[in-house]
Amino acid sequence: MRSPAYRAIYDIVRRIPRGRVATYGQVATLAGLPGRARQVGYALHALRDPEDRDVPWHRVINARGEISPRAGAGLEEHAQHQLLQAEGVTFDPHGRVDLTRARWELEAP
DNA sequence: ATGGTGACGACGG
DNA sequence: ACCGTCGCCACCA
Repeated sequence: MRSPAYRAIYDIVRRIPRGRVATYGQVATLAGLPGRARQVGYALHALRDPEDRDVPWHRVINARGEISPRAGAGLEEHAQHQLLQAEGVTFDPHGRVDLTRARWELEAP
């Protein structure tokens, strides 16, 4: 079932604008769950319902600026890379995003 | 219950 | 910059 924590996480992710990215830890903190970055990964992994179509899960990457490796075949990683590139996010030769440039900063609440 | 796992992250070497 | 370790905690078998 969908817990309040998951809803809080999705609400934050929905605010990340096109062409910008946020880290798991950043989303966790903004969602009121400081130190629980892993839970953000779980919440995004659980995104499968139609009502979650508006959650831009691909804009969440890890603190090193990389697309986090999933278990199993990495098809989703590839999709995430493409979606981000399509919105203008650039990757260096190591597949990393320059967070100092592309990181989303929360505006005034 | 309970132990293993993992879309993470800070830290130390 | 690159590992390994440890803390974290919801999920699941």
